[in-house]
Amino acid sequence: MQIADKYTPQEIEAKWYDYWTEHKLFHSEPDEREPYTIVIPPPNVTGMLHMGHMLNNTLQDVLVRRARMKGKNACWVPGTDHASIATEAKVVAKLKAEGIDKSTLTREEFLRHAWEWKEKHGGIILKQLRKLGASCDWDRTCFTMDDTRTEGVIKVFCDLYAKGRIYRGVRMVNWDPSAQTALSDEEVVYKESQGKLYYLRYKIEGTDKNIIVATTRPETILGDTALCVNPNDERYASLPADARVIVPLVGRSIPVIRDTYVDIEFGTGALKVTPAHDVNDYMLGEKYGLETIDIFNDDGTINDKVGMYVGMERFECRKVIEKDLEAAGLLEKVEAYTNNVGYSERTGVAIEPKLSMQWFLSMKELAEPATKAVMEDTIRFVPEKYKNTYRHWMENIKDWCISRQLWWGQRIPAYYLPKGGYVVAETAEKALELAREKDSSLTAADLRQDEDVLDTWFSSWLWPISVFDGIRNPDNAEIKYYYPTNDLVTGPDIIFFWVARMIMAGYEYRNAAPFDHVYFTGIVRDKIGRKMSKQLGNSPDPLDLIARYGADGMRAAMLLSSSAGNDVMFDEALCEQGRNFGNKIWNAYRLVCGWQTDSTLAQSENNRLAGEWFAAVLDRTLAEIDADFAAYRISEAFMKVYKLFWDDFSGWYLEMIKPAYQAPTDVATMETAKRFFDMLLRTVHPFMPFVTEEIWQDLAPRKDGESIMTSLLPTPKEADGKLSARFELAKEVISSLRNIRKQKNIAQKEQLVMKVIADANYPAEYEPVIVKMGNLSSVERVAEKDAAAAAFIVKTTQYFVPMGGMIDAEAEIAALSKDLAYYEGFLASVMKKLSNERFVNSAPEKVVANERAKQADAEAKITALKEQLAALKG
RNA sequence: GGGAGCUUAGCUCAGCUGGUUCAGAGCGUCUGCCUUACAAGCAGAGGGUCGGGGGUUCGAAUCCCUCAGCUCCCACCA
Repeated sequence: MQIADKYTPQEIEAKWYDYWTEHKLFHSEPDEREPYTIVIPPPNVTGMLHMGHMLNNTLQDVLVRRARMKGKNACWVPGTDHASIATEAKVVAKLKAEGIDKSTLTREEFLRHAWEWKEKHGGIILKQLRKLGASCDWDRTCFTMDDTRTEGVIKVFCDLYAKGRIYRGVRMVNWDPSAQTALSDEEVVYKESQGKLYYLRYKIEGTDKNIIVATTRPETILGDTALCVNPNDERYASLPADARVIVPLVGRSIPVIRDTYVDIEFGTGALKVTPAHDVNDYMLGEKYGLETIDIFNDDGTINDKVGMYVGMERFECRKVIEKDLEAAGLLEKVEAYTNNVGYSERTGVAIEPKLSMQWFLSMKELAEPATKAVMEDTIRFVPEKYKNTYRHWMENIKDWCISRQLWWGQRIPAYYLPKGGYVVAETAEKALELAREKDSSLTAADLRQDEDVLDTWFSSWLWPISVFDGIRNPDNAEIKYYYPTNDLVTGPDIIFFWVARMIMAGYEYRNAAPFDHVYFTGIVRDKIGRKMSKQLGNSPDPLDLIARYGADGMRAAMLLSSSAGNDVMFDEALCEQGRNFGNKIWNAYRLVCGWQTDSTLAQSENNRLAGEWFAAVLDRTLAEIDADFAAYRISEAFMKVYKLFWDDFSGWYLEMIKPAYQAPTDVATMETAKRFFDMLLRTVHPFMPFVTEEIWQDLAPRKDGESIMTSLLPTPKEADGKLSARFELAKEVISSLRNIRKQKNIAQKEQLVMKVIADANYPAEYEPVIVKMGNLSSVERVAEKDAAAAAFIVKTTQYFVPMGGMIDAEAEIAALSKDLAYYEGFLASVMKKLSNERFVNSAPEKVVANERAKQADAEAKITALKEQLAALKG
């Protein structure tokens, strides 16, 4: 291969992705190896890729590729989520744009449109994921509403119903008037809103007096069925026990009830009670047997129950009622008021508390083993702080409203009998059998299936099981092999929606945790910390970034600043940095593969030392990277890889062994360099799969189908720490020489002479390296200081570079004096510690020994500095 | 209202059970270099009283208390 000057990711990435998929390298089948499994958090089937997906999937791919290269049978299952509300809303909007109103369609017609839309738009997101390099087993792609998953969901519903965990009942639920469905508590987001507090006059029946009531929702007076005051409120003590008031405008007479629920401090201490439209009022209604008047249609307009404002939209009605109250003299005053209003997570409209018949799943028993699993670290959360959040929610868990008044989703398998009552069964046939046990005259046509579908999360909570068909066939070989999965990578925003419920389902249906670890990512924000949003226009298109910087660059950007649980402050500069790293690897390879070898050449001592040193650095760093992964410090692991390649390998090792221009190198050095290169590429591969594959394929002859992604990661040996420490001294000498060149304006080309008073801290064994890297003509061992030389000290060793007359004695003296002052101060602080009896007695021996070593070093250094100063002063 | 977390260099963050010169990294900044792998680069430099105050300790960025600021989660008093 003729390798190009510049690294252009665009030219290589598609090629290798095709190569991997053509050779089925992502595909996994159960075998005798240890499995490593991740199930993808399924994105919405009609969604588009955003930066959050980039972060999430980069991390998953790093984990999967690394596990694969550790010799495990890695399986990353991809798929999509049918996202009932979001998708149905999109389809409704699309139909509307075409002039079709959903209400004119039958369920079957609508679903045909929806499936058409799904076929057209579904899966785009998975195609986009390929651009990122995601090594998903595409043969296993699942959809939460495909046949297998749907059968599983229905089976689970019937099972939980049979166990008495699922029940049906009228409850106050969160109603989304836009999607016209009930929502679970988790699907409601509360936001502070600027509203008004209206003070209304309720005339006390049979008197001229009024009770003033403060409310934020004056339109709900239509549904008022009582007025409530606190029995301890003296302002209302004189009211007769059977007092009644007249609802303003409506004219209805309602009782005044007394309950300590009412806060005396708030407003006027009087509360209007609307049991159909407020959770707390509902409870009061239950307690006092109040009438419930539901005043809204499902779409949030006023219904005809009261015969006023019929058909008017709820917020419009509020404005009109305000005016009418004012005109009728029933409005005492209006104040500005800030309160929390619940909005639908999906459609963004204000939630209407509404009384309706829904299906619920009782959660308490399910929660018990799931809570224990996390609290006892059977499932480990990374970072741990989410354990608290989790526990709190689990301990206060409420029943889950699982029915949705939608069509796009799994239809609830409950069948109603003509004369009341219902049966629950997996199929219509079975339902009929059950129904006939009650009434043998029934036929299939008599049964009417429940119109509602199940909450989307009722299918996703089974995901780690259902993707392996473990619900329908709980004893199949795949579920037994792949389950429990290993890692789950997801955002903390769906800890209740999804993570907690998967854990519950795991224990209920496999009697085991669905995964060992949950790695929580943060939110991707822009560089000034704002959430990415369409309105702000601060959300870059990930595909555009990939096109410009390459998938490897994009992945690096995600990895550079993303420790677990922390938000990512995304800056395009990070992509650039990632791409530059790719370019660095590319050019390092260009350098090495441009060298000629001469088989008659013996390996120089310099090159041998360089190899010995780098091998030690490599071993040490690989061990550190392993430790980082064990603790899920993925960002740090990547940073170590980055520095290993850029600084240690390219900056030091390659510079050390680089032959003179157009001169050949020896065979042993070349082989060592290539061996290091191979190891480095494999280490980098999980992070940056494309550029590493491209180079690895060129590094040595490869068979068709062979790939770096199925090679094994290098395993670190015990690193030689002493060797590294000695080499650090040599590096410092080299840095000091460079510094002298810089200060004295001496070009790198110009050779220097170095003199050294060689003591024990002189890294004599690395002299060949110092000579080469410092571009020295010679090193002279001397006993005397050279006053006419630029001098420096490393540890305790004194070095001199003769400069002729170019020495600025004043400046040198000033610099040395500054150093001397620092070390004298340092020594003083060490001595203070050592002369403190309590320190010497109570500190561990190791620490004391260390202080003594510091003392010796500082003293030696001070001596050396004083000698140099004396020499300069002549 | 309840709970959790955060505050370290200009920016983004490490700093694991208090003790190696522990005050770090990357990026950015500044200076000098188009040195035949890479200017998407090389070499060098500057930059922080670890949010404020108090305490424990021989010793505190690290443990405790307190104040301030920020973030998130839960609850939902109309």
